[in-house]
Amino acid sequence: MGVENPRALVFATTNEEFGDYQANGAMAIAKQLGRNPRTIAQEIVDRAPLADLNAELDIGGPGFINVRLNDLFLATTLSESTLSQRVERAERIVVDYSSPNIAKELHVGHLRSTVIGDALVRLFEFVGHTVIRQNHVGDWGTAFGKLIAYFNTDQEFSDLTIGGIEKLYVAASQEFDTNVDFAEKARNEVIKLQRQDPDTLRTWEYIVQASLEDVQRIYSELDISLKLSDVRGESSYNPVLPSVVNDLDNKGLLVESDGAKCVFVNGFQRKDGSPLPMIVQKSDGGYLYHTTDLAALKHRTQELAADRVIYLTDSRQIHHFRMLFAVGKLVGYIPQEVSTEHLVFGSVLNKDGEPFRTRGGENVLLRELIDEGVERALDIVRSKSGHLTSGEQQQVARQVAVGAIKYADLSKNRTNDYRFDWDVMLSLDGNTAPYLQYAHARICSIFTRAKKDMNEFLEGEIELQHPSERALALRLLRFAETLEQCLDERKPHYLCNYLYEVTVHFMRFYENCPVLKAYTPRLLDSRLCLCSKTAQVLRIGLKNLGISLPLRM
RNA sequence: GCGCUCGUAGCUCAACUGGAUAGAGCAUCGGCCUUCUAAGCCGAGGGUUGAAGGUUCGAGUCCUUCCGAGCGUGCCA
Repeated sequence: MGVENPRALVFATTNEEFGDYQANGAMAIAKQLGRNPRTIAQEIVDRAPLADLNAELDIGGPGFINVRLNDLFLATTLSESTLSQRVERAERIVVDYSSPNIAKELHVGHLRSTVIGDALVRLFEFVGHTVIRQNHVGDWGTAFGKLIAYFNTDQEFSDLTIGGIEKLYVAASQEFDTNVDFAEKARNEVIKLQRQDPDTLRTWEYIVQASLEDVQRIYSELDISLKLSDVRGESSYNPVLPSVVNDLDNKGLLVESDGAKCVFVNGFQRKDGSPLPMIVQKSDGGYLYHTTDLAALKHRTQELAADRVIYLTDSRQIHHFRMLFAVGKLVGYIPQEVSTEHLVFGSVLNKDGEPFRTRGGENVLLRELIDEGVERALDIVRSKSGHLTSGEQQQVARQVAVGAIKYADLSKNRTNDYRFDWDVMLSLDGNTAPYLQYAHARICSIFTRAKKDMNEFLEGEIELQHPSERALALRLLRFAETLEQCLDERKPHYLCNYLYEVTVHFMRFYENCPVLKAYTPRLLDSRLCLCSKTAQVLRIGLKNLGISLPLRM
C-alpha cells in the first residue's frame, strides 16, 4: 500500500455487534498516506486477506475492519487447539524475588514480591524459558551483632522458630539501647562475624538455618515454588565485595567523598542540582547494599550467564535500581545483549487505604494472614458445603484461602497500590479465586456424574449451537494471545482478567446449555469437550499463577 | 524544592498501550431453583475519566499548566 511496516492492529472487539476482532490498521495507513481511511479499508478487504478463514469482513466507523469468524472455523480451531505455548527464542532469565530477612518472620511486606514473582517464573517456564530463581535473603548486617551477643548470654534459649528468634531480636535491641556493656559486646560480635570467628559464625549459621526453615514452611503453605537451593543470601557476596570496588576503581569510576567511596553517574542529582553519589564503601570501610547488589548483578550475568535479570521489589526502590543498572553498565557487569528489569509494585493497603498493619502498628505476619484466611474460608465452606466431610472442608478452605490471597494480589495491576479486603477476595461474586474454583468444581461434578474421564474429552468434535457456546469457544481460543500480552508486560493481571472472562462465559453456558441432558449424543460429546477445555484453561492458567483447584467445593 | 508513581460509577478494580456507545464486581432495586453445585444466572439505575488548555479523523490513554494523594531524595535495605 506504499507504507513501510504497516501494522494490522488487530484486537478483540469492544462490542459484540462489531464482530469478534477488529483491525484498526487502515486508519493508521490512511493517516500516513493522507487518504480516506474507509477507502483504504475497502482496498484491504478486497484483497481478501483472510480468505481461508471464511470470515465475514465489514467496514465500520471511520475505517475499522470488523471480523466475524465463521462458526465452523471457530469450532474446528478450538477442537484442534492445545494450550502448549513456546517462545521462539528461549532465554536464561534470573528472577530475584521474595527476599525475606533472616531473623524476621515473613510479613505482608514480602507478599507481593513473593506471589507476583512466583507467578512470573512459572509463566516464563511454561513458555519455555530457563528460569533461575534467586532468593536474595538479608542474612547480613549489623543487626546480627546484637542478635548473636544476646543469643550467647541467654543459654537457655531454645525457641528456634523464627518467631522465637524475632522475639530475641526485639529483646536484644532493647538491651542494646539501654546497656552500654551489651552494646559493646554486640559491636564486637559484628567484627568477629566479619573476621569469620568460628564461634560467632556457628551461632550465625544456626540462626540463619532456623530462619530459612521457617521461611520454607510458609512457602510450602502458600504453594510458592522457591526452594532452599534458590537461596543466595547477601552474605554469599561478602568475599567479592572488595573486587567490586576494585572493578569500579579500574574503570576510573571511583571517587572519594567525605571518606566514602562513591560512584557518580550522570543524570542523578540531589535537590540542589549537585551530583548524587552511589556509595559503595562507607568511610568506616563497611560495604552497603549497593555494593552487594552490584556483586549479585555480576554473578548473575557472568556466572549464571543470564540473558535477562529481573528484580521484583516495591516501587520505593526505583531510584536504587535505576542507579544500579546505570553503574552496572558503566562497570561492564551488564553486557549490551543482556537486559535488566526492575518490576515494581505498589503497597498493600487496608480497607481504609492505610498501610496494612496490625492494630499495634506491626507488620502482619504471613503466618497469621494465612491462618485468618483459612478460618474465614472455613466458616464459608461449612455453611455452603455441607455435602463435604469435615476433612474435605478443611482442605477446601485452605485452597480457597490461599488462592484468594494470591489471586487478589495477582488480579490487580501490579504497579498500583492495592487494598486488602477479606470480604471481597473470599466472595464468590466477581473476579476472585473462589469464583474460578467454583466453576472448575462444577465442571468436575459433571464428569463425576457422567462417570467419564475429563481428559478423554480434551479432543473431540465441537458443535456450536447456542450463542453462549460460541461466546465460550471464542474466549477459550484467546488463551495464547493473553499469555503473550501477560508476559510482554510481565503483568499477571491480564491472565487473571482473561480467566475471569472465560469463567463468566462458562457460567452462562452452564445455565443455558444442559450438558448431560443434551438432545443428541453428538451434542453431549461436544459440550463435554467444551467443559473439558474450559477446565483445562482454568487449571493451566491458575497453575501458572500458583493457585490450586479443589475437585469439589 | 526536585524526582518517581498515581487520580476512572457511592466503594474495589478493568479498559489489549491512540480506536467505535469507558466495562466488571460490591452496594441499591427487580426477576430465575420438580432440570448437571443458587458459593450460581438474568435485568435496571448509577460517569463532564481531578480541572483547564493543546495535538489528532479519534484522547481515560500523548503534550503543557494547575489541583490533590502516596513514595523517594549521601554513608539502613
